[in-house]
Amino acid sequence: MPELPEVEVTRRQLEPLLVGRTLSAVRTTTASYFFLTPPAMLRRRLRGRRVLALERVGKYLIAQLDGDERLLLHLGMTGQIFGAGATSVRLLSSTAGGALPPEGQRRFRPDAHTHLQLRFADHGPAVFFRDVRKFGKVQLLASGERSARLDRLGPDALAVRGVALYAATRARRAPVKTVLLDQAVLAGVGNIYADEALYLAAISPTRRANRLSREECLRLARTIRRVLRRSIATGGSSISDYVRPDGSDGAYQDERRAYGRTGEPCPRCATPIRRVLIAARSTHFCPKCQR
DNA sequence: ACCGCACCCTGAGCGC
DNA sequence: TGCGCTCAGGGTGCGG
Repeated sequence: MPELPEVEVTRRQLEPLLVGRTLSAVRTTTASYFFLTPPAMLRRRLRGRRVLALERVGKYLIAQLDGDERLLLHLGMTGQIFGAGATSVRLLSSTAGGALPPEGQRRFRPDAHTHLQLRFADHGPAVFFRDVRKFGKVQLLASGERSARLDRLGPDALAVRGVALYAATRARRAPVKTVLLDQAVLAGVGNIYADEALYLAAISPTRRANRLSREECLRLARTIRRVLRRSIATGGSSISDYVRPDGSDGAYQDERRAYGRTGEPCPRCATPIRRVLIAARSTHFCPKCQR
């Protein structure tokens, strides 16, 4: 997915499309793994609700509704949230043979992967949530209802402090990459930005977390904040499915140093970037200048 | 408490 | 063309 930068870019673009508007008809697909709240209940309880604010915590979006309810959204791996009128080939299921519909017929039409359609009382643009793999999540929290998923999250990665990272890693013998992916340690870093931050901080992803020095943790925390901020500024990474709510691609994929660059020369020392598996996730790094 | 792994689901790309 | 395999920005739940 969508990691913190993509979720934050989504939040910023979605905010004016949601906040202040009142939901009318809500359509869903049928019950699945995707719906933490049963779809029939979602349809019933969302109708007439007004959106007061749109927030982000880690990789979660939280729409504050009137009546003190909250709608949790998570994009999973292939989630896309966008407004009616967005056009992008990423929003179309490729047909057998991969032929694209002709220009002019590429306007999005809700398909079998469009699990949530939000329509509004003002009859303005609808908002869609599409997710091919259904690893995304939707949940409606009643007034005062706690969410174990949110309660588990560590500090937001945009604000992570080096001293906190140092403290959190002391008892962790797992590779530092594994610990960066742990949302209880810091919320928002995923596979791309873990690799990118470790590359930029020149720390090997295979290092045992508890072997990092205090100075390395400070450097790593700074680098994490910097790479996330930079990605947000460029609109996030559009690598396979991610699109912004207006349908446009982000641009951070063009600035990647390590992720997905197996075999290409390291930008610092020209050694070929290596790919290994850590925590069953593909991990890209320079074996020479990351120590 | 921590660690690694299987699993949730669908589609694309590859070699044969 | 078709089949079988591997891979993919995530997270949970399990047993060791």
